[in-house]
Amino acid sequence: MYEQLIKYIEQNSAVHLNKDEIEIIYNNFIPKKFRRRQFLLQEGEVCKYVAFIVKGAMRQYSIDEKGKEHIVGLCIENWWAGDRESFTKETPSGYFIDAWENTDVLMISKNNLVNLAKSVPAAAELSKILDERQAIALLRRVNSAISYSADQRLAELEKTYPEFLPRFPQHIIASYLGMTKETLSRIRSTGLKK
Amino acid sequence: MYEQLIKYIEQNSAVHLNKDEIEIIYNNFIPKKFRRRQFLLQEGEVCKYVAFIVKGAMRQYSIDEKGKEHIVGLCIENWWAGDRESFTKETPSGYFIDAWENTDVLMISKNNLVNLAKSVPAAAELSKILDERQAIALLRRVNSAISYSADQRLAELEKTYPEFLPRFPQHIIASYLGMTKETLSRIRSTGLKK
DNA sequence: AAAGTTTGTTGATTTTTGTCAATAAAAAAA
DNA sequence: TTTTTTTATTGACAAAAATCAACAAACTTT
Repeated sequence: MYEQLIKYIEQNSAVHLNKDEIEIIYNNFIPKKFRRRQFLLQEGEVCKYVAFIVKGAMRQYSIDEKGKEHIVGLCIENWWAGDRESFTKETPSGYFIDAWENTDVLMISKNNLVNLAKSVPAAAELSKILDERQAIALLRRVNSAISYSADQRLAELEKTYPEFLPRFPQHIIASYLGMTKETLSRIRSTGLKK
Repeated sequence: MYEQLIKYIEQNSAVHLNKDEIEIIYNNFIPKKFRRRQFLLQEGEVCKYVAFIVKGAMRQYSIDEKGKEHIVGLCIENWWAGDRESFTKETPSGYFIDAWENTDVLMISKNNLVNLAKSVPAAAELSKILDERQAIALLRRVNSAISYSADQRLAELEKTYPEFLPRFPQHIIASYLGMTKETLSRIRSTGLKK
């Protein structure tokens, strides 16, 4: 499990880790298995951990007054799951995060992450890079959501994250794209317009 | 001009700046005035500077194949303008950024920002905090865009950034919310539904 | 002041998307 | 295996929002 995380950190921070640093990483991350539908986080809780997904798939969603789920994020291998806002501010989250497939993760608490960032420069670097990337990806998604029609949003997803499509059922993908499963189904059968 | 930036950095990083640090900040930021409609960035260019807005208002938008503008971001005093993706990766931007009002800014280049982060810890800290905040704000906006109806999105904006509403005309606000100016006008006159 | 531009509203109509319902195939559980 | 649950499709209809168009008020600019 850990080798995958080490490799991920080295590749994404472009820094080589020495033995001591690897040791520190081993000591700060907790391995955990989530069964399908098991929660990493529920609405109202403070997000205590961010989780590196070694294997599997998770989803982050809100539930509205009518009980409808709205998928705000999907993640699979080599992504991070967690509610950044709740984790950072230590405030109750507005989101649920659960395992869509049986999922193996390596989790780290806020305190441990702060310590890690102090003792392993690559980790601090990585944290910064991830924040940047997330901000970039989210701005693109906002642009897509406010500018494009349903079929254009699907086309964008197929281009940006094709790996999501076979991993999640259509009603999840539809929600992620901000449309109903029926609309997604119709778009797919019609074939994409320009 | 600079005092406002100094104050901003101290307040947002919760660190007091000494004279040397203040001196460094003076030396790394370039003051500039943008007249209404003048561009900070145009599509296809690499974003060379991020700009701290001392006074005024700017907007960031994309233009689609039909020539329609889609506002992805608005900013006023004590906000930062710039295309994070283009600035970070040094790739051509897909966005325009221009001044909506005559605007005074303090700009910093990527090299200078890297230097500044090295010599002024508060600046590095601030940069991290801003990335975090942006990621948080954008996730909320994605959630809003995919989950809520037009009137709910307006209600959310009125709650989150009420200062935007008197600063920009309705067609700009409408675009920011992902709806047409006509729809926004009707929502406003009807009064908000639950 | 006159002319032009920008902004905001309203109405009529069309398009897009959502809702509700029925159904069937596929997958998971018993 | 049979039964139940999940997933996907399709049709009829309703609702939301976009489009097109006309118009007027509020500005700039000349």
